Amino acid sequence: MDVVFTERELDIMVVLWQNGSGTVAEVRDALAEDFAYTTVLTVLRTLEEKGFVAHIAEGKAHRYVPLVAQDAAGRSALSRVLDKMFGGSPELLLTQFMSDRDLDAKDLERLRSVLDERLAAKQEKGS
Amino acid sequence: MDVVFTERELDIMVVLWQNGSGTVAEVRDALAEDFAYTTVLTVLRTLEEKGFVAHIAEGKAHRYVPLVAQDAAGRSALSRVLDKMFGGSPELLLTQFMSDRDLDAKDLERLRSVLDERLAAKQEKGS
DNA sequence: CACTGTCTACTAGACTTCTAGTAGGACGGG
DNA sequence: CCCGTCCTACTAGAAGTCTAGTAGACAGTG
Repeated sequence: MDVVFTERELDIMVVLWQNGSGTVAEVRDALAEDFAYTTVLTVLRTLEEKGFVAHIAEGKAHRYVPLVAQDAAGRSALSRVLDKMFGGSPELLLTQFMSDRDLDAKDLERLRSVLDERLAAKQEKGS
Repeated sequence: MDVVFTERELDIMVVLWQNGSGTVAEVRDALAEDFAYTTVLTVLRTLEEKGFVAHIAEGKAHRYVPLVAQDAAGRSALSRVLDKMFGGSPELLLTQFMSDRDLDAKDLERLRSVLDERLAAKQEKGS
């Protein structure tokens, strides 16, 4: 499944993922930029139309909940970046990733332990 | 600098990055989907307008060259994915990254050596 | 009951993206 | 010198995105 959001849709999904759910007013408050109430509502409704969120009535308001998990969306986005920007090479991506943000030693070690764990699991299973 | 492409623009940038440059006809041939000549031309012209490519005359045709490097675009895209999809957590991204594509042991080891190198360089410099 | 505030539904306009048609310039072959 | 071919420039229309106004429902308060 391909999960693609427009810029604004993504802003709003981020809020929903962070808070688990949200009414229009809640989402609006959480957004960095200031939009009209109706703007936020419209974007939420297109997201619903696309099947990325659903709403349940809550008093007179609607509470919107994400139907696409953040990690699923992340997977999809990461895949696309890998293919298009890094020619499908994981090493290239990782190299870039590390040199980009100037991760400190602690971060790097944490990353390595994640990697080691993965590697151990892999070898246990016996390729 | 924020480098953002639309879907179609990105398709075309990928071709330019892969081949170094391209005329409209070359790009058109390299694209996976089939578009009218004029469609490809139009997208290239918007890319030029946005400052992402430039063209030089070549006979009667124009040769388009990318002004934005693939790794710069990758950096930008990766940054955005990290922030929005993984809440800015590199570990989360890496974990996802590895569990997603089912990288084999060899890939993992290569990734780890990249990481080790980075870590060594880091420690030498002394934090 | 009337007023006020909050909320959704409907509507709309500006802008962008995507696709492509048509016109016209340049060039090589006859 | 004319014709076909290849190419760009100009134009355009459909669809999608982004923003927001207006109307109307509803609920609480005096």
